[in-house]
Amino acid sequence: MNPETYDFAAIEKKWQDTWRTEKTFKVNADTNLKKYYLLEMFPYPSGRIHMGHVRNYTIGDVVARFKRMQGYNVLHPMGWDAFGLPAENAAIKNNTHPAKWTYENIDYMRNQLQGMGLSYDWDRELATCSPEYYRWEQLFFIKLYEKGLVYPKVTTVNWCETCQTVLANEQVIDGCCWRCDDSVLPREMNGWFFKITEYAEELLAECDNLKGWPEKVLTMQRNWIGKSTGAQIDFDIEGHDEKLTIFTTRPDTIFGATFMSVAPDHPLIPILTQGTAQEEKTKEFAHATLLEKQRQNPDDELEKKGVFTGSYAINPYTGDKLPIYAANFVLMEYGTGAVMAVPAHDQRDFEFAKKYSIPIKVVIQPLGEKLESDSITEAYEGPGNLIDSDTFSGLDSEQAKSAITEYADSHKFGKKQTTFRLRDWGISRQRYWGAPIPMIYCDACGVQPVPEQDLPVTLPDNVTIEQSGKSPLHDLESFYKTTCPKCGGEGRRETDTMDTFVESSWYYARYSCPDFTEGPLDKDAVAYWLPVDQYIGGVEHAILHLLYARFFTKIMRDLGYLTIDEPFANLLTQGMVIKDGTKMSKSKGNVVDPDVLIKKYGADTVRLFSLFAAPPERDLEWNDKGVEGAFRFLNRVFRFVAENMDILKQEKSSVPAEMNNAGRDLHRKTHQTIRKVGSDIKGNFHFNTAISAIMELTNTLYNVTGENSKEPVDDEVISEAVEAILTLLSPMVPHFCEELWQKTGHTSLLSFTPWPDFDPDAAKEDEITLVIQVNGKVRGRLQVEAGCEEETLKEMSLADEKVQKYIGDKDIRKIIVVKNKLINIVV
RNA sequence: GCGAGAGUGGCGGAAUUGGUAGACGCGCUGGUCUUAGGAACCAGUAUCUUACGGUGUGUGGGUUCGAGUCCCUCCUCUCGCACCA
Repeated sequence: MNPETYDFAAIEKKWQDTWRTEKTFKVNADTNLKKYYLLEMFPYPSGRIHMGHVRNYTIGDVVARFKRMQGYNVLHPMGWDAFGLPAENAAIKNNTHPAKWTYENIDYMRNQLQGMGLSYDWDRELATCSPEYYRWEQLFFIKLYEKGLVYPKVTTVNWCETCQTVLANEQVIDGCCWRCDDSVLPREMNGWFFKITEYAEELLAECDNLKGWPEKVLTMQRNWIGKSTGAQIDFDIEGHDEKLTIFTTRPDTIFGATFMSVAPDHPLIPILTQGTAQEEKTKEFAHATLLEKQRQNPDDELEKKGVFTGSYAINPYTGDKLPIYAANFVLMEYGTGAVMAVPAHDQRDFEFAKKYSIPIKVVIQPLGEKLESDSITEAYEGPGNLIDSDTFSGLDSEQAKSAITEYADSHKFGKKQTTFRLRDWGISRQRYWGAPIPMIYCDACGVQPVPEQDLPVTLPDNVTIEQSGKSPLHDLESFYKTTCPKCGGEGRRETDTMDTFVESSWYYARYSCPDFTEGPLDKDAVAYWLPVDQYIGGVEHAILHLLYARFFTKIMRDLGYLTIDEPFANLLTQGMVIKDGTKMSKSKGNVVDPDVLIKKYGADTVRLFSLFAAPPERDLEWNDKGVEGAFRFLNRVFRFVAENMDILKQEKSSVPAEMNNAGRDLHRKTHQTIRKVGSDIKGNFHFNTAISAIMELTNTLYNVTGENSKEPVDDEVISEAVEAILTLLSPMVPHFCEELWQKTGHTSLLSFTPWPDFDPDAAKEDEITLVIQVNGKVRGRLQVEAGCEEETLKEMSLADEKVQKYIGDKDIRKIIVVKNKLINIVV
C-alpha cells in the first residue's frame, strides 16, 4: 500500500500559484492561430460567489480548457458588473462608501474564483465602475445622441416622496415603496431613451440566423419584440377637427365596429370632453385606473371598465356613429393608444359591450357555421368569410385585410402599419452608483452633450449616501455646476446615471482590448476575437441583457467600431442550482456555501460534482452525498496512480501489437472512452455522461488489474488508460490531473497537451452479444463475432434451445435481423 | 388564457437513425478486512413471483416484427408572456 493520500489543498494551491505567477492562460491576438472566445456572464460583485456562479464558471472553464487542448487560441476573460443599487444599500447599512464596498467585494470574489482553478486571463479583468471603462460608454452616448438614437422624453414613473427617488416596477410592493413602505405616486419625469425600436426589425429578423441559440430564448426575444402587422386608420370625430387614429391587426372586421376605446391617458380626451359633463368623469377615471394598475396583483385580470367621453367617431366605411369610450384595458404605450372595438370578434370588446349594452355585430362567418349577432356568447376571433361588409362581403379574412387596407390607403385615411411591442429603452436612473450621463442643461442653449475631450464625466466620490436612498448627485454643487459648452454660460450637469444594463451590453467587446486608450475598441483586436464563440449564463437574462447586448452590437457596428452583426454565436443557458427541490435562498435556509465545500473536498471535487449531477441546461439538485461520491472517485483514480507509480513512470512506448484478452479489453475501453468523452463535450456539453464514461474506464482498469484478474495486462496498456483518464478529466478537474500528470513523469503542462484522438480499430468491438427475440420478447442471447453473416445468425438463433421452446410448432413468418444488435423471429 | 419545455427505480440521471430500458453516481442490503469504522474493497439492488415467467418509462389509444423514442387524446409539473388591439 502506498501511504500517499490525495492532499487536494496542497495540490490546488500549488497549481493555482503556478497559473497565476506564470500567467499560464494569458493570450494575445495572433492571426496565425485559430481563435476561440469563450465568455461566461460576468458577476455582480455582491460579496461572495454562490453555487450558481460555481456552476456557470465551471462549465465555461471546461469548455475553455477543452478548446485549448484542441489547439485553439482561447480568450477566456473575467470581470465585474460593478455598478448597481446593492452597493448603495450596503453603504447605508454599513456606513461605508459604495466604491469601497464594491472594490472589497471584488477582491474577495477574485480570490474565490482563483480558488476554483478557473483558467482566466486575469490581465484582461475589468470593472465597469472604473472611469477607464465607463468613459467609453459616455462616448457612445454622445455619438448616439448626435445620431438621434438617444433622446429625452417625459414619462410617468413610480415616485416615492419619502425617499425622493424613482422606483423600478419590482420595487413597488402593493403600491408602496419597498424601502420605507410609504405609498408610491405616479410622477412625470424627464429621462433619456435609447432608440432600440429603430432596430426592432433587424433584432427580430436576425433571430432566424442565431442557429447556436436555444429556441426557447429566441422565442422569448421574438415575443418581447412583438411584431404585429395590420393597418392604421383615421376616424373622423363628430364636431371636432382632430382625427382619432387607431391601429388594428384585423381591418377585415371594421364593418363590425360598434364603438371606439381609447387609453384613459389618451391626449385627445381632454379635447373631446372639454366643457362637457364628461370632463370630470374621465379625469377621475384616468386617475383611478392608474392607481388600480399600480396596486393590482399582476396575476389577476383587471375587470374591464370604461367611461363614455361624450363624443362619437365616424366609421369611414359605413358612416356609422361610434361612441368613444375611455377604457382601462387600452394602453397608451402600444400602437396609437386607441382601438376600434369589434365585440363580435374580440373577446375584450365583447365583454365590454356586454357590460355597457353596446350592440354586437357579426361580420365574419367561420367555415360551416352560422353566428348570430344576438346569440353569441363569446367573440369569434378566428378567420372566416366576410358578411354585411358592403362590397367586401364574401371575401375571406385574409383577402379582406389587404383589400380593406388598400381602400383606406387609396382614400387617404389609412395605411398598412407594423407595430412593435418593444419600447425604447429608458436608461435614466436617479441613483448615485452608476455611470454619469454626459449631458449639460443650459437655460440659453438647452441641452448640450459634454464635449468629447472633456470625457469622462467622473463620478465624484466625496459623498455620503443618505438613509432615504436619494442620490447625492442631485444636491452636489461641485458636481452639477458647470459651464455650457456652447455659450460658456452657467450650466447644470445631468445628475441621473445610466442603467447598469448599459455597461453589460458591450463588456464582451471590451475584453478584446481592455487597456486600449485611443478609443472604446481596438479595431484589430476586435476583428480577431469577435464574436464570442460561446456565451454561457443563466436563462434569467434571456430577454433584457441579451437583447440589449445585441442592440449595442448593432449600434457599435453602425458607429464604425465593429463589423459583426451579432455578439454571441452560440449561447448556453444553464439551469439553476437547487436544493430540496427549490431554489437556494437564505429564507429557506438551504444555501450551500462554495467556500465550505472547497475547504472540505477541494475545488476539483466541487467542480466534478457540479458537472456530473445534471446536464448543464437542466436544473441541478445539490446533494451533499453526491459530492462525497465525486470525491471518492478522485481518490480512486489517485490511489490507482499512486499504487502503480513504477509502471506509470516508465519511459512511454506504444501498446504491443499482440495483447491478451484483458489487455485488449482495456485498450478497447480506453479508445471507446476517448471517443465518447470527445463527442459528449463537443455535441451538447454533456459532461455528466462524459464523466460517467471515465468512471467506467476507471472501473475497467481496476477490474483487469485487480486480484480477480486472470492474466496480467501489459504495462503500456495500463499507462495508456491512465493517461487517457488524466487527459480526458483534466478540463474538469485541472489541478488533480496536472499534478498526477507531472508525478507520472511528464514535464510539459497537461493544460496544453493536445486532446487525444481515438483509434477506430481499437475501439471496435470484436465480439458482440446478439439478442434473440421471439415476437419482440427477449428469449435468448448469443455471443458472436462482430460482422457475422446474416444467414449464420439466423441458423444459430433457430438452433437455440430456449428459442426453440418458444417457437414450438408455430410457423415462422418473418425473421428480422438488425446488424450487430438483435434478431427478431416472428411466429 | 397564450407560448415553450418536461414527466423513466427510493434519489440525481443514462439510453445514435424506433432495436437488450434503468449506464454512471447517490442511497440501501449482505459480505471481506479491521480494536473500531460513518474508511477501503467485493457482491447485490425496477417490480410481482418459491420458481417458470409475468409487468413496467404520467394516462388512454394508434402506427410497427419491435415504441421511453413516432402520431393522436387526456392529466400533471416547470418556465416565459400576460388585457399588445
